[in-house]
Amino acid sequence: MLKISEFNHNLLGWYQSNKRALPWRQTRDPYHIWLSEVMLQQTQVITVIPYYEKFITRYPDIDSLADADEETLLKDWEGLGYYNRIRNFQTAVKEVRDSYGSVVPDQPETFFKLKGVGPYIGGAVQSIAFNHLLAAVDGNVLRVISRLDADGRDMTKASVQKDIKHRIEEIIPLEAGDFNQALMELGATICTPRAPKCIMCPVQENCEAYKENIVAELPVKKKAKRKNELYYNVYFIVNDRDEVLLRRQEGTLLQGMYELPKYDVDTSIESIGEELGIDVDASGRHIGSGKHVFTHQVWYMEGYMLHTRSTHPDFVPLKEVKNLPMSKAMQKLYRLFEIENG
DNA sequence: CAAGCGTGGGA
DNA sequence: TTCCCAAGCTT
Repeated sequence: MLKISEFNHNLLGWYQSNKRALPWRQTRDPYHIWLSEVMLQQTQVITVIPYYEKFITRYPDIDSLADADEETLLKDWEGLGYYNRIRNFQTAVKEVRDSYGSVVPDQPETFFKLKGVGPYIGGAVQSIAFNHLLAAVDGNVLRVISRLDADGRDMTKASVQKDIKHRIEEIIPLEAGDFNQALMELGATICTPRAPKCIMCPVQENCEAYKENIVAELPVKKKAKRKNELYYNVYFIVNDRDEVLLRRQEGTLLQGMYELPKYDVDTSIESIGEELGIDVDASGRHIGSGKHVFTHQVWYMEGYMLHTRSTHPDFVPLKEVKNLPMSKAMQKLYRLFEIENG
């Protein structure tokens, strides 16, 4: 990047006259800014807005979120994905309440130790809320910088991202928060992955890739590997009291979200009844199928309805199911059940 | 370091 | 249909 001061001036000038009126730009509350950054992780602005509004209404401050019931938080987060984000955020917020008097730390080295705070969120919050001269390197910034510098390195590598963060911090101006947001906004609206609008770019003169006519070749990223395909049978096990068997998902994927019992397709109904300790119909009634795509997996699900007279602690009244956090994958199957049941 | 982690939208 | 990508972090 040539002529740093001119570059900064042009970028910041463009940002001031083009920035979008996003809800989290209407506040100076570090907690609100932090919340928005957690939500924006790997999630588009348009998706985040309604969740952000809901959360600042229901959890307006550190204490209200720290005190919230985890299952209620998950329900409010339902549909946003990457559910560990909200769990980690609450862990961090409790730490702020208990160790820092419910005041978000304004010292970077303290803030960076909190759960869920990585290089991006740390830099973003500390620059926007407290004017620290730290970079906030997200996917937008990596793309913008790779083009400005005609940098052909693999942008998925942590070492490259770290290097770019340091290089930005060498030139970052006193208006660090605005500078970081300007770079991101440029990437989101002008320097886009496909069909970038170079003709509208405020820093076109500083762009090495534009000069060399290789904008379309950048950034270079290692290809994602193919997704695993998994096949499940999903069971709606109902009893005589209008209750359905639900359980909380274990493991790391969708941890804590409610799910209908699901089993590998070759698992017999007999062994399922045995595992759950209940008597079920010998054969289920097929009521439909569903597919759901995750980042690293694809689920193909077949839904079956079973009836039992047995008792089990995990039966939930049908009327209460809507109050429980459930992934989109399972909602697709649950909808089949609702259609079947009327 | 590579892999795992949700969901939705666009080309 | 398929692939990429989105204000990334944890393990």
